[in-house]
Amino acid sequence: MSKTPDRARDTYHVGNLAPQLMSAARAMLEEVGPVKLSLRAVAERVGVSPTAAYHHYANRAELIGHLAAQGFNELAAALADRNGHGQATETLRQSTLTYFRFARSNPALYQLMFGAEFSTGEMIPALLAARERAFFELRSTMAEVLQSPHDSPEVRRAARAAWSFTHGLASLVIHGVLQIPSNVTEERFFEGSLQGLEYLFKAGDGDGA
Amino acid sequence: MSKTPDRARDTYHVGNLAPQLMSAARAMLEEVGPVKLSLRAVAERVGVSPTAAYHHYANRAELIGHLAAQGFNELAAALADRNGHGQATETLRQSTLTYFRFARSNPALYQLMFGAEFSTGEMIPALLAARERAFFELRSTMAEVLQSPHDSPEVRRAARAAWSFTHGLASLVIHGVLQIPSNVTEERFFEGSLQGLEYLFKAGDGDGA
DNA sequence: ACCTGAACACCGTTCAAGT
DNA sequence: ACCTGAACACCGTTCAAGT
Repeated sequence: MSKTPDRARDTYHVGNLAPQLMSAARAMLEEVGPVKLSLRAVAERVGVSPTAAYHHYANRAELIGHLAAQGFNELAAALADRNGHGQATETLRQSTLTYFRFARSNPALYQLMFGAEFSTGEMIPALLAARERAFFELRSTMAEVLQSPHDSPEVRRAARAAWSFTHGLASLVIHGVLQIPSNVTEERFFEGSLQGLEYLFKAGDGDGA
Repeated sequence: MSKTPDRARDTYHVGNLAPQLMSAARAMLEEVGPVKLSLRAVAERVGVSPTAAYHHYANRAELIGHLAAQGFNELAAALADRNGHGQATETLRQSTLTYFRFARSNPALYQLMFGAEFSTGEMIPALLAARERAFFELRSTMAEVLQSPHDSPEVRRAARAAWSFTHGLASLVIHGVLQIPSNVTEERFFEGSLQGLEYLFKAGDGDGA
């Protein structure tokens, strides 16, 4: 009876504050966007003073850094659980589509993951590691598609290319530069964009280059 | 003698404050980045009170909105002055490389142009118009490459695809996700990435799809 | 060990003035 | 018409406390 308070009331400290701050931040992120997400507001949401957050995260950058790391870990997990058997084209299409869908499902998180909030070189190790994990999955997929070693130049370039294309498309859609017409599904839009690449390559074949 | 002061001294107002604020903002943008660029600091740089800026721009969003518009106009101009004669592959390569170089030459401006600072739908008309101009040039290039009408679905998809790929690559490099090795030129890096796409398409051809 | 309150520097923005 | 000064609300961050 004395250990667990029978009803919620103002407690001096909450206990596992760090994860609570994270989930509050995660929720607010999609509400207010990556730029306006403030440490003070996150603390207030949890019902704690702003300074309390500083006992768990060094500063705002570290807090949102962990948020972004969470995003990359989820992305890596999504890319990892592909079913490896299938034709090369199918594997490629499925993986990039998974990526595209992840970005569209978490637009603010995705913007944070690749946003300008993190000045180059000012990223926490957890974020860098998570990003590497996501990139590793992408390269594994490309190795599978090309049937080449994970470290070969071909696979490296293919991963770079696939990532650029998919990230670019996702960014432009999230940012509102490109709009998916209401009568077109996410999947068809994505495939139309892939076809655009084909057109360009065919045009290149035809001119004698 | 009375019209033009013989030496610079504290004048009550400066005259053409708007363009001065813009160029100060442009300079500071690449110094502090798109997130930390503040209206107050810009005003101070010009030597004017923060409130003075509000007589020329409605708020910070409008100020940086014009900055981003400037960026899109410069990008459009860079894409426009291509020499139209040449093989399709060459035209495509040159245009996308021009795009890539523009982004790399103005990293903070580029991040601002596509950044999360502008919540969807909160963009000034000048910015939307400038962005359309840039996109128009890209589509013109694709129409030339594909030898198809500017409004055809093929050209639309190709422009979307080319833009996604180039924007994605530029973003990842600027953000530091991808690093160009010091012994590799910008151009070779770009071409290596293009080759990555080819590998993937060839793999697709080979599997009987 | 974990949290609070007061304080500082900075920011965007507004409003009543000044020239 | 164009600019300033004081003020407000918000922010990140620090420091001296409290339990």
